[in-house]
This record gives sequence, C-alpha cells and structure tokens, in this order.
Amino acid sequence: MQYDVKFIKDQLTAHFKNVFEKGLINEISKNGIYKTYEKGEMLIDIGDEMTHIPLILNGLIKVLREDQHEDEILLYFLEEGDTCAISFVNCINQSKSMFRVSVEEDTECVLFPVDKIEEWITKYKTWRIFIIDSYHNRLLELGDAIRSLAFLKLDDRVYKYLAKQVDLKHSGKLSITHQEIANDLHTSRVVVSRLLKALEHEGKIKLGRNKIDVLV
DNA sequence: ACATTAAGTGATT
DNA sequence: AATCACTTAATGT
Repeated sequence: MQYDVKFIKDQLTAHFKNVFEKGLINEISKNGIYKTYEKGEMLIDIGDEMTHIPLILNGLIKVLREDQHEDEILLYFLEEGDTCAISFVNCINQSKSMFRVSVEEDTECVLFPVDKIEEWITKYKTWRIFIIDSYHNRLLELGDAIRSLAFLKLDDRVYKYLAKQVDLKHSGKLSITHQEIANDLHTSRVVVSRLLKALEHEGKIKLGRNKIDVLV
C-alpha cells in the first residue's frame, strides 16, 4: 500500500492532535515513514543499529530485555500513542539497541529518522514534553513490575498478567498459550497451567486451547 | 491416518 | 514452585 505526506498527516492529526503542536505534525509528516507490521514480526533486535524510532498509531508492541544466558525479561508493552522511549538514548548517543522489540498484535506506526529526533527536541516544546512523559510512564510501569515481582505470589501475578492483557488487547477473550504466559512471568508452563486451572475453578476465567476467556 | 503442539496430572524435590 | 515423565486432547497435513 502506498502512502503520502497527507496520509501521514491525517493519521497523526487523528491520533495526536492534542499532543503535538501543528508545526511538529507537519514536520513529522514530511520526515516520517508510515509502516505496518504484522503480529510476530521483529521490529528491533538486540544489537541492532537504530535508524528510526516508531510512534505507534495502533496495535501492540512488546519490549524485552535479554540477559547473557538468553533469558528474556519482559519490560513492558507499547500501545496507541506510545513510542519506544528507551530507544531515544540509543539514537542520540548512536549506540546499539539493548532491547528486543516485537509485534504482539498487528500494528500501524510512523517511523522517525534518528537525526530529526534530536533536532525536534530543541525546536518543539510538545516534542520535549512527549519524550519526557514517555520516559516517565515507562518508569512508572517498571516500578509497578518490580513491585509485583517483589511482593506478589505467582498466582496473583498470573491473574494480574491476564488483567493487563485484557486491557492491552481490549478484549476479554485472549488468544495466548500457557507457555507464553510462563515465558513472560519466568516460570514453567506446568505451574502456569495449574494456576490457571485454579482460577478457572474460582470462576474467574474459562480455559480453552490457545485461548483464555477472562470473565468479568 | 499420522504427526505435531497445547494442556492436564501425579509424583518427587 | 520447579521439574520430570507421562497422558490426553486439539489441530494441521
């Protein structure tokens, strides 16, 4: 599918007219690249050179950090209106990505070239605020994640995880496997299966193959 | 019909 | 709560 400056501008106006000043929207439209990603694609891998930063129009993106022993740790998800905040630093100091960013649900986004990002910081107040806000939100989210790890038992973490998924995917019907949940929470599939079974008995969810209905 | 993958279960640490 | 070893069930070819 082809796109043009006007198309990007319309998209940005639709999603960000309350966030960005007009001049900035115009400038992003001229320099941005509209792109769609399908579920399962990899946006950025660890060690990748950063050339562009995505601004998400809709969809769902997952950000992971991996340690030396190929263990992945889920950092957070990005959705409509979010950007990959941690990548800004990579761009500005030209370092490589320390994170893996994959597409959880089909996503539309606008990519900004790295060199513009720094320029806009001095030029547009709304851009500065947007970036600082992004960091702030990510930080809050990480704080929350750490709190869960430190204080909640696995059964609560599983339920919290499901609630979060429902929120992110805007649906109580999740298509997810027990294994995926286990990976995100760093536990084994067997344990997740048992905890989910318990939740089902409590009447909080309904299980099926590759799907979980979270009942409200 | 067969192979593959997801999920369930009892026993053990 | 993790792991093993195995079973059962759903799905794809």
